[in-house]
Amino acid sequence: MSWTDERVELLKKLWNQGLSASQIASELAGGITRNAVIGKVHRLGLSGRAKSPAPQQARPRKPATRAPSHPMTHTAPAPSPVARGNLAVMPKATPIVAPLVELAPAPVAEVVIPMSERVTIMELRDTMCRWPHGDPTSEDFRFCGAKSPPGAPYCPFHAQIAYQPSLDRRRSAAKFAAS
DNA sequence: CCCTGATTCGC
DNA sequence: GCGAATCAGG
Repeated sequence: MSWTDERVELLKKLWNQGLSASQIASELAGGITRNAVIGKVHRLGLSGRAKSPAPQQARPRKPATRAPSHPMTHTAPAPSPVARGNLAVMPKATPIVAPLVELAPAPVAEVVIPMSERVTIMELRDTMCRWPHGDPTSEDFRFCGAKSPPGAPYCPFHAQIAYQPSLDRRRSAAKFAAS
C-alpha cells in the first residue's frame, strides 16, 4: 500500500479528529503501522492538532490541598458519624462473596461484536478475549478483543457461552430482575 | 505493561 | 518520501 490521495485525505481527517496514530493505522487497513502514520503526519506538517475530543484519560483530581490552619485558631473537626457510633449512617457492609451469576448481565441471544471493536491476531493482547469471529482463512478474521479476566481466554460474555451453553438465561434474568 | 507522539536515518 | 527503530514520556 502507498499514500494515495484518498488515504492521505482520510489520514488528515482522522488526525484532525483527534484519533491516535495507532487508531488511524487500524482504520487505514493494509499493513500501515502507527509509525507510518506518524511519519506521514510529520511530512505533511500537521503534527500539532486540535484538542482531542476524547482525552486519553481523565486524570484523577488532585487531592485538594487544604490550607493549613493556624495552630492558635485551629478548631477540632466535627466528629464523623462513624466515630460517634451512629450506626444509621455507617456504610453498609459489602458481601464478600458476590452472587456472580445473578449479577452477570442477561446475555443477548446472539453475540455481535462490532467489527470496529474486534482485533486482528497482531492486535490481540494477553488481556483480550480470543473468541474467534469469521473464517480463519479470511482477511476479515478477527478476535472478540474485549477485555477478559486475568489469564482467561474469553471475556465474561463469551466465557458464559463457552462454559454454560445450557444455562436457562431467561429464568436467570427473571430471577435477577425480581431481586 | 499498556499506550502516546517525536525523532532519526537507512533505504 | 517512506517507515522501522528508537526515544521520551503518561
